[in-house]
Amino acid sequence: MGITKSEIFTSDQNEIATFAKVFGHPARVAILQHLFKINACVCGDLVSVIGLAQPTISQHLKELKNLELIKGTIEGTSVCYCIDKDNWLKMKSIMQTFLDQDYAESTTCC
Amino acid sequence: MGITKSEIFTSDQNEIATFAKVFGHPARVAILQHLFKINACVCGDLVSVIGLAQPTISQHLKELKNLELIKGTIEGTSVCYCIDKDNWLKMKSIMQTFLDQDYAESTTCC
DNA sequence: TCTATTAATCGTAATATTGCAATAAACAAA
DNA sequence: TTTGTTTATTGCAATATTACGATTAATAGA
Repeated sequence: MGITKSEIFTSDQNEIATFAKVFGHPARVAILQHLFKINACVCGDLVSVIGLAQPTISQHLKELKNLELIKGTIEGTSVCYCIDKDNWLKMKSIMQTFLDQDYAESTTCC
Repeated sequence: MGITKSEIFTSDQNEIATFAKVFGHPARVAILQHLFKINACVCGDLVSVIGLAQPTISQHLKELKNLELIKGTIEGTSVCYCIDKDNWLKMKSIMQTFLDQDYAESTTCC
């Protein structure tokens, strides 16, 4: 049905999935990598750097903004985007706990 | 169009997105958490633990198997699933490099 | 062999995602 | 005001994902 039954999962599981999902597209990975690399705020040049049409980039930026991983500041006619470092750290902590599950127990089976 | 233009991204970016995508559904997060928790191999009880129908669980398991994050061993009429720890570590290393980008540079802008 | 059990596959419906052309909105500068 | 620049939004087509009933395949045990 294309619809995820999120109500049967814990908020922890849904939160991990929500963050993971936004990283589940190479354009959003590329946007984040570029923002980290440039560091100084970046505006419309993301369109030329990434290589997708302007509305498509705008849509990906919106998804990253919805999770508050980036923030945009209006500067005249353009918008300056950068990583929201506080929220990045919060997200990182959640994802790292998930990735580090293998530390919790160490018995091997098959 | 629903089709990702993966050819315009680096293999690194595509790999990160591929792993992230498989974590982008709470059922697969829950399956992995359960496999880590039980540690001893788990078979069909995933269906009752997770709360989705058997074909749905089977489909999610298939996606996790495709990325070799889990492996299944046939035991009589049932299948014993567990984490593929070697590949989990490889995946973790890739994802952690992505998450730790914030360590690379530290200037703040907006 | 027949039956029960377990898991995979098929088929299908509902919904979500991706991408872009066209357009709108917001603003700076002439 | 008009023009140009930049970004967001709308609308739509193509494809992907999620979920499950029905079925199949494989095997264990009677």
